[in-house]
Amino acid sequence: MAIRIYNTLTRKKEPLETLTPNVVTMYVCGPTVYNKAHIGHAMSALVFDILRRYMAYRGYEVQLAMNYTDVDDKIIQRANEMQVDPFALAEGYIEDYRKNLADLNIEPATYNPRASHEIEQIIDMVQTLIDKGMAYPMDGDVYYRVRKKADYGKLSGRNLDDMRAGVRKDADDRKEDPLDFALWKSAKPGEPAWESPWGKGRPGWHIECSAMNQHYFGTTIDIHGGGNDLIFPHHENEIAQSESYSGEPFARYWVHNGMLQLRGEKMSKSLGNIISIDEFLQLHSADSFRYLVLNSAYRNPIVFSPDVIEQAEKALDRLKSGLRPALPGVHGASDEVLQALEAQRVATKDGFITCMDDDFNSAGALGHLFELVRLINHSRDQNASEEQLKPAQDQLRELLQVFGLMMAEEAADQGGQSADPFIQMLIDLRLELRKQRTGRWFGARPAESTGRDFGRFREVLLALGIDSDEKNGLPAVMRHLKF
RNA sequence: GGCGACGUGGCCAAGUGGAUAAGGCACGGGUCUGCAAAACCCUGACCAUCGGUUCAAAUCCGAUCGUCGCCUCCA
Repeated sequence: MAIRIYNTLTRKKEPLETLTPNVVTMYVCGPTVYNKAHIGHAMSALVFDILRRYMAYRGYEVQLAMNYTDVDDKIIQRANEMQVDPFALAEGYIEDYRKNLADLNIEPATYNPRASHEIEQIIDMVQTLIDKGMAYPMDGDVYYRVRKKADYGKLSGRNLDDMRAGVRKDADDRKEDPLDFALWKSAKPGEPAWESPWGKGRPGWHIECSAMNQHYFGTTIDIHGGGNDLIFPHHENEIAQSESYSGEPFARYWVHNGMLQLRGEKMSKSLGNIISIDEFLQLHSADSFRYLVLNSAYRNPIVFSPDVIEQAEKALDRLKSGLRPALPGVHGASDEVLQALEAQRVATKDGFITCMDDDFNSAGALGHLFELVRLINHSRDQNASEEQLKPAQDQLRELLQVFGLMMAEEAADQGGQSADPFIQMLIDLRLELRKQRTGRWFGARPAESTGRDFGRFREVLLALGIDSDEKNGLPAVMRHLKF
């Protein structure tokens, strides 16, 4: 039995066959660091974290590269607006993102390349593409010659003639074809720039990923991932560049996650419907977001709303209930009960693997986990002892860990009655304030509407002398609270 | 306009040709005998609409309606 993965390139599920047995090389497009990351970024990062953890569970050594685009028009623009150095700006957001990923329990990538560290490789690739006639310099810029690649469009299912009609009117007429894209951009005075055979400049967006792949993994990688909004033009262009450069296939499997939506729309700056990861984590647990991702197919969109998060939190409580200890003073369950529990343990593990092997069907796999939870709880109810519960609970914990849910590591709730009275009071207060919250807390003006009740809660904390400095995250006491 | 995805019980969501359509949340009933919570047990859908293929369709094909994404920076 092998893992089957949906490959955007072939539009089919295919068995995972890696270049090197038991090793997966995977590259995932990371963020352009010109702003705080939002929960759409989190969804993508979570999807690939789940894939990665599962492949590791199935015995693969996963080598993951996730890049930071730290040289980019938007970064330069933002830095100019803020009167700061663009590299310092990027550095700050990289640090923020690292922390976001850690808070979300996402395992660090094996490599975190940055565009600005790959200039040598980039220049080499661009020059090679020029030498091969696949690219041409033009006034300090270098463009890729789209018409020269016979199969350009194979990933996104487009052909060049169909796209012509859609090209913007203000397209740069210096280009041979309006669809030719920049590999290298000449720099204006004051912009970050590197010396190159074509003058001072900086890399285009697409080339950096090709260069980083080449640098870390060589000509061909197993899996290339990213959001499905990157299919065109970004990934299409990566394929064009890399394959023209090496003459070899670039990535064997293209994996794309669906978009996170707010009110049924994709989150985007222009719509003003952004929730940052920080904002989310102020109100909710990392596990709740992970559950949201697990509970739907990674290729489909997720519509984010207070409802679904609330449901996720409840569902997590239920999963957690399976890890509770045996009832006090029990004498043990009947053989019948124990046999059923063991049968479910095995069925759940098998079902989990069957689902996940089928293109990472985490929602289906979750269903099997809940079935195990029910049997564990049932057995506990039937007087199963701690020892009798243990194999099933260990199994549950193992699979929760594969999913990356932090609850698996947290100590089992000791019968649900151990909370410090002071903490309990805070929990009650917090819940009360949340109930009073009215209307939608997300929306066009997140900065003003988000976490108003949380703000009031913080006032109380401050009055009690508890520091909840938002920059440094929540103080330890807050971690006990359910948000 | 071009390319693509999706539409399953009140909500979220698996299942993509065949035996009773997973699971979670919410609701209702019960174990419960002060109340409440937890846990346990029980309870609900013929799968957007129409037509077709087939011995057999939520699952394949076509049309219609609806939602969303990409085609410009985007996870």
